[in-house]
This record gives sequence, structure tokens and C-alpha cells, in this order.
Amino acid sequence: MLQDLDCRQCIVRTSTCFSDLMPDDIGELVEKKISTVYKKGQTIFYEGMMPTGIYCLHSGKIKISKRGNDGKEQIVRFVLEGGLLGIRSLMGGRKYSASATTLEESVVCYIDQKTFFKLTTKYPHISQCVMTLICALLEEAEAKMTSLAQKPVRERLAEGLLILDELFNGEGGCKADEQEHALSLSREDLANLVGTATETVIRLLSDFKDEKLIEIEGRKVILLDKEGLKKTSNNLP
Amino acid sequence: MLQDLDCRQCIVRTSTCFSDLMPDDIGELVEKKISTVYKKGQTIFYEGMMPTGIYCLHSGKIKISKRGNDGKEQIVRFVLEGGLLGIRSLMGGRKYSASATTLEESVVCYIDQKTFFKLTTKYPHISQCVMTLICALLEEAEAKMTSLAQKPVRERLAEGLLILDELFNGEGGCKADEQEHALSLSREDLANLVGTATETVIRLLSDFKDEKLIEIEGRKVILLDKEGLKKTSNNLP
DNA sequence: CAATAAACATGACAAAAGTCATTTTTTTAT
DNA sequence: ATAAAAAAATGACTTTTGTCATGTTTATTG
Repeated sequence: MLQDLDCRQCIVRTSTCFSDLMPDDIGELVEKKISTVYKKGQTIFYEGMMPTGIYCLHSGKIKISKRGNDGKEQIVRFVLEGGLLGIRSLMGGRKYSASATTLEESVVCYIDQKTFFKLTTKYPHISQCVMTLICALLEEAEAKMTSLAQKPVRERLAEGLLILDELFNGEGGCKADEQEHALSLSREDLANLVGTATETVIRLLSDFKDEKLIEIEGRKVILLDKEGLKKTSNNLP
Repeated sequence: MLQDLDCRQCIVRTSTCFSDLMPDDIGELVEKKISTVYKKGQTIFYEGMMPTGIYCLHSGKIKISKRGNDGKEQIVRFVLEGGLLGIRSLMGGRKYSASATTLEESVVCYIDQKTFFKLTTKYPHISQCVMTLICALLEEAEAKMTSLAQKPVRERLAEGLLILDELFNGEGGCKADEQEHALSLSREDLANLVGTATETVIRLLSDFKDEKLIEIEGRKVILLDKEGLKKTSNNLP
């Protein structure tokens, strides 16, 4: 557990709904928040639990995933540095419908619901901001539903790679020359994101490699030809 | 266009977020709302348009659907009597990401955004209620994503039939004896809901009939054995 | 630094689901 | 009521995708 994080400097404040707070309220956050370091692969909350507050991702990367009826994992979305976790469930007053697991070492701050709701009451723009956030998530979820329902795996995988690159490697994704950036999800995670079997992902990745769309270096996938991937994802233009 | 609908009596008020309004505000709604009768198959708004207000479904049934990249339709959800249409897009300040089309003759009331936002400002419980609504939609969307990604078509179709029955034939669905109630979506709509080809739906429905799970009367589908359908949907318990 | 486990890769095969062609039935409109 | 159109049904066939078995490489850890 970390005690010395100062919310004043935190990326969560600059990138999400907690901007424009008065000094006293930030002070309360600094006191009340509980910061924890999670190692890669640890779970912050589990599907089925009742939320008691929200989590802010100070640093790291997190996957949000559900389990289907046969216990198979489905990755629903990712949360990056500066993002919020578990607001949907808290605001909706319902159990977590998915679990949150770190993809790499991450620092997460917990804010109990009382403190959080005190803020939303005092600052209506927070609620407004959260609403906008959730609306965007719903729009994305519906797009993904359509993809899963209509596209063959090959197209979904190409689409998934592009989305991951955009997400993990910043706006515009990874530049062609700065290839240090690369996707390092396991094949299994990739399969659970795209909705297919691990073996199918592996086969398709090596197809993509043959077609010079990507480069494979161990577990890392480097996107070589994004235009080509876009075409094979069937997302025009 | 209808002029004589009185919002005081409207099911939209009793079933959604517009309860507890002061008489004057209801009066304004009665004046400002624009009511329109849509015939079966007509579209209320199209994907890509910018919302200018919200729609309330006074009576009828509506499908909300997107088009995939190949133009194929994907049904995203349904709205029934008393429901709201297009709030997600209006609140999120974004274009409609799906279209709304009637499944039967429907009466729809339009409320322009100015009037609507005046109400949300005056009555915070409306925003709160809309938030809860959208959170529920997101939870459903994520469940459906998982279904589409993981379940074979047969299971999804059984699940779909049960959901439709629950939705269209009231809580607990259609009783075994009152078989006047029945699903009357076209096979194509069913396919676009479940994410498969029309022929596959037809074949599976006739399998279900052979297995005495359903009865087929022309285009109508009557659920005979809901327990059995639940089993074949693989949703336990 | 071995030893063990985990992740990745590939082949062979089976099952699931889609496509296309054609026929039958139902609905709609004249 | 009847013609025309739309929806439903069925068959034959192909493609896609999943599963299982097995080998190989890469990480982890005592």
C-alpha cells in the first residue's frame, strides 16, 4: 500500500472527471483514497461482488472481462492510465458484472462511495462527465456486438489489433519507425477479446505475418501495414 | 400527427423517468410534444443523424438496429410501450449510432432537447434515472457481447426466444395456456438479433419444433417448453 | 542454471454455420 | 379474388472455425 501519492499531480485528475475540484476537496481525496500496487495478473474486483466505491488507475493497464456460461473469459474492454474502474456498477447500484485484472504492474486508488458521492453531489459536472463516459462505452459495446455477430474471425482480429494499437500506443497508434511499442497481450487474451479459440488466433497471426501485415517477435506483435490491416478488417475507409 | 394525447395519462410517465413532475411542467410537455403515428416498418431516426430531442414510445414496439460494414442489419435492442428512444445519443452529445424502426404500428412523441434539458435541470432525479437506465443497457450489451462471442447459434437462438418472450409477453413471459401471445418477429429479424443467417434460424426453429420445445404457426413461434429452451440456451439455472 | 511450467505453434480432423439454388407458403395489393 | 411479391422452408455443397493431439519455444522459479 502506498501512502505518498498526491492526487494533485495525478493523471486521473487531468484526464477524467475530477478536474476543477476545490483544494479542500482534493485534500480530502488525498487523505481518503487508498492506493495499492497490483502485480501483473492480479484481480482488483470480481464479477458478482457488490461495489463499495470506485477505483482510479494511477498507472498500468487493466482488462475488464466477464465469464460466459461455460466459464470462458470474454474481454469486454480495457482501462488505461488515468481511467476509472467500476463506476458503471456503482452508479447503476448493481453488482460488478465483470472483473478487473491487471495486464502489467499497476497502481490503483480506491475511493469509497461516500466520499465519491459527496463529490458528485457538490460538483454536478462530475455526474455529467461520467454520463458521457458511460454513453461512449455503450456505443462501443454496441459496435463490438455488431462486429462479433457479423464479421469472420479474420476481420475481427485485424480490427482488434488496430484498436489495441490505437489504445496502447497512443493516438494514431504506433509510428512505423518507433517499433519499440508493440502489443504484448497473450494469444489467449487476444482470443478472448476477439471471441475465438487461441489456436485460431495463432494461425491467423502467422497468416498476417506471411502477408507482411505484421511482424512477430516472440509474444510481441508489431503492426507493419496498418492500411492493409484496415482493409482486411473490412472497416472502410 | 396526433394533437389530443394527454401526457398526464401516458404510460411513459408511469414507467420511466418522468414521474413526479409539477402540473405546469406536464402542461408544457402536453403543448410541446409532437406525437406521430408510425406504420409498421417505418423508421423514426437513422444511424448517423444528429439527435435534436428524445422520443417517447406511447404505444407500439420498436427495434434499435445498426448496420455492419457490409450493410447487414444487427438488432441491438428493443423498446416497448413506455420506453424512451435516443436518450443515449442525446445525453452523450453524439450522432445516433443506430436506427429505430417500428415492428408494429406505434405512436411516438417527440420532445425537443431544449424542453427536455429544461426538465433535467429542474428535476435531477430525471438525470439520475436516465443514468441508471443507461447503466442497465451497458450491462445488457456486455452480456450480449459475451453470448455472441462464445455461444453457438443454437444456444443463442434459444436464449433469444426466451428473452423476446419475457420482453414482449410481460414478466414471466407467456403462460403456457394463454397461447394467443406469441412471438411474431420475422425469421430475418430473428437472425439479425441472434447474429446468424436467416436459413440457419429457420432450420434451428424446425429442430426446436421436432424437439417439442416450440410450436410454429405460420410466422408465429409459440414457446411450449421454456425449461427445455433454457437448457438448450445453456443458461443455468 | 537447471527443471518445470506456461505459452506458442502446427497438423489432422470434425463440427458448425454460411451460401446459393429452388420450391412452397403466406402476405399484400390491385 | 387473384396476381404479384415477400417470407419461409429445404437441399446440396463449401467454407469457416473449433477441438484434440503433439511438438517446440519461451518464461519462471527453486
